[in-house]
Amino acid sequence: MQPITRSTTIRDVARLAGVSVATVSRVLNGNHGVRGPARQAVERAIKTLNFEPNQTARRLSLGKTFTLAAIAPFFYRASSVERLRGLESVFSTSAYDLVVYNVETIETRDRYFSELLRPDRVDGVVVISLSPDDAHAEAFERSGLPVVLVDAVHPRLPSVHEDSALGGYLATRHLIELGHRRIAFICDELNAPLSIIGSNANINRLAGYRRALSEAGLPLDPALFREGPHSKRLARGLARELLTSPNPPTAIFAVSDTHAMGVLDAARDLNLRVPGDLSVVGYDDVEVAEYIGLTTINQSLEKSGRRGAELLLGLLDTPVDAPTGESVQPGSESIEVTLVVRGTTGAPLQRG
Amino acid sequence: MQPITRSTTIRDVARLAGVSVATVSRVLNGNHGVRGPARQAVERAIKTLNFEPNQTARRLSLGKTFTLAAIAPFFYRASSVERLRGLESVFSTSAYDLVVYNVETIETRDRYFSELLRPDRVDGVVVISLSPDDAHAEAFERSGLPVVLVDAVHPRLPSVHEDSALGGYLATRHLIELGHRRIAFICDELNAPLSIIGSNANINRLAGYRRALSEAGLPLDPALFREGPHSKRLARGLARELLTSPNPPTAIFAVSDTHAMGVLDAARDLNLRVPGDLSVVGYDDVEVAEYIGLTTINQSLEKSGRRGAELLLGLLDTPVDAPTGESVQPGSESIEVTLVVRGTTGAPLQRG
DNA sequence: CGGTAAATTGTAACCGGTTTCACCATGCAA
DNA sequence: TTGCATGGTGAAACCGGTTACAATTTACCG
Repeated sequence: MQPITRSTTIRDVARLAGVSVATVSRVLNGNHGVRGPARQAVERAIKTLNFEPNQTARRLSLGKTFTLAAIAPFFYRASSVERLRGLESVFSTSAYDLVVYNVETIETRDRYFSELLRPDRVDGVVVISLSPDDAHAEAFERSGLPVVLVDAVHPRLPSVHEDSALGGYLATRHLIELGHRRIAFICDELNAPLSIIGSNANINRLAGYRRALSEAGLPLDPALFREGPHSKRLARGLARELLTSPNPPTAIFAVSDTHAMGVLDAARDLNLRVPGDLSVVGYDDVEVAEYIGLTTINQSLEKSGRRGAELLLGLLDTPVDAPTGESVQPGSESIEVTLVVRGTTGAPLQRG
Repeated sequence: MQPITRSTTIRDVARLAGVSVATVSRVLNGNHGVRGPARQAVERAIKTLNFEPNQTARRLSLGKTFTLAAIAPFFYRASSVERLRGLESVFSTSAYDLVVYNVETIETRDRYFSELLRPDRVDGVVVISLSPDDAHAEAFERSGLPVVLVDAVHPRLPSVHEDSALGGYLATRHLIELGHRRIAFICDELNAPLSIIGSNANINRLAGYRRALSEAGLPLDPALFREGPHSKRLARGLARELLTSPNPPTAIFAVSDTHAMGVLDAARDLNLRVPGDLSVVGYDDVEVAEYIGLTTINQSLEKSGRRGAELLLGLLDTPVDAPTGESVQPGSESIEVTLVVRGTTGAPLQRG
């Protein structure tokens, strides 16, 4: 049984135009070595037959897939979607298709890292918010595929990442400048299995927090440090612990807006006024942050996606097999972060 | 100049196993017609060479792309992302890759609709929150590609959509049952150019609103109807108009949570207590809704994506060229909607 | 106008799988 | 033992493009 409609091929065009397939192919690919009459005949035939070259066949013969992969915890981290948006805006103007691979667990991450990284699957990969370990990085390099990390770093791979230490520093300094002296820090669990997923942003933000404190000559009080899963509800519990302790903080810097919302919940539970009794700073500047008036750190997530995409396209133009044998610089870059002051921060009230 | 690493092909495997490529291919595809010894030799060779068949070549010879497309206004409508999540969860367990095409304008929509709908590009398409017109629908059918609409409908195409009329009805009836008599309705601009993008959910929700009113014997007051762009800020203005009118509503049903947040802003501006002075119902149950305690309609967005994906996979198994000539039923289905009562609705205060 | 270089064009061999069809080796009945 | 059905196997033809290489034409020179 034959297919009802056989799609028109380059040979049909060649026949109609009275030339060889090679000539048609040359016209299709903008090759200059085709003279007027032949070129016109081919163009007319293409138009007549409404011919469009078969992508799959092109891919096979060119040995390229014209496909790029984005691997990310898209739904586990709201920020991934914003970054994806940046990727998409760049790739949609290129010849590449964007295939998304969502990672929810370490198993899926590892599966994608090993299954996808074959030149016959994709031409390049953007990894978002997932930190590859050394074994992964080596596998990436062996595959010969261009890989760009976004919101993650590895010494041997190009990346785009926000300067998390700076973000942590800016948030903390803001609170210090307002007059706060006891500033708590709430972050994701630093050693949880899930922290393998996710970049080491937490650690860097913590580093920024510490630097700001030490610059101001403030002590680092372990009693003001809490870690817990990326969840509003659990952050609420942590905040409650902090706020009901003997010597509570007057400000809390949360490592994400999600955490920060939990902190605000806790403050409401305890009838604390924000920012009078408690100042709160979040991180990410997700959409809700503006609505609830949360002071936070903006990382221009979309921009990071865009830059990552641009970096990858750059790598695609300059293939790995550099004739000199000198490997190209990984070329990491960082995206600026800015403090967005809204209504949840203010000077601490003087206590009795 | 030759490529540094030629990937291993099926012929390498055949040579090592001492069989023909046909036999290797049969083993790869689980064909039963290969006897013990040959089969084992092939399996050993595959393992030894760490062979993985080239996807592109398979695609070409099978005439399938193993790729599905999702076309949606991903970033213009937050709900698309939730639905995408549903799609992804289904497709990730299938043999298909998911390529995303983001639509921001009518031009990109039309471009994707015409460029993508070729059998050599994808094997199937899910269209999210974009209503195709008759010309599009016809083009879809001509392409022979399975297409499933999610959050959109067309008489000649299979679809998964929420019962928007029911949602509108439930929201309104809830308010009526609480004792409200003057219930306003705020929705997207019904005739704006952008309404071509987007499904006709607004109209159906309005229909549900009307039905609930008429069932309760309440009049439909045009003074209580407002339309404006999908924007919190503009909804705030519309709500202010309503609330400062001579005979203001005691409740407002907004067609999206975004609109509802604008309404809440307006209430705060006017020092109206919610729900004492004003009850508010939204629509969508986006993530923030829970945080701000908004009563709203939940449409299980993710589920609609999942069902759409399942529908598409079903269509892929039963090719279009049905031998009987009897075309398969479009098979639309609707997803249940539920009312989620939170803190923004209550009985109206008795007025002096 | 002959001769050579340069530009066009066509033939056929790729890319790496799948699959038809012919062939050969069995197994079983006559 | 022959005859035939059965089923495993391989050679080669696909799928629909690109491109190396050879053949042909054209351009330009003395």
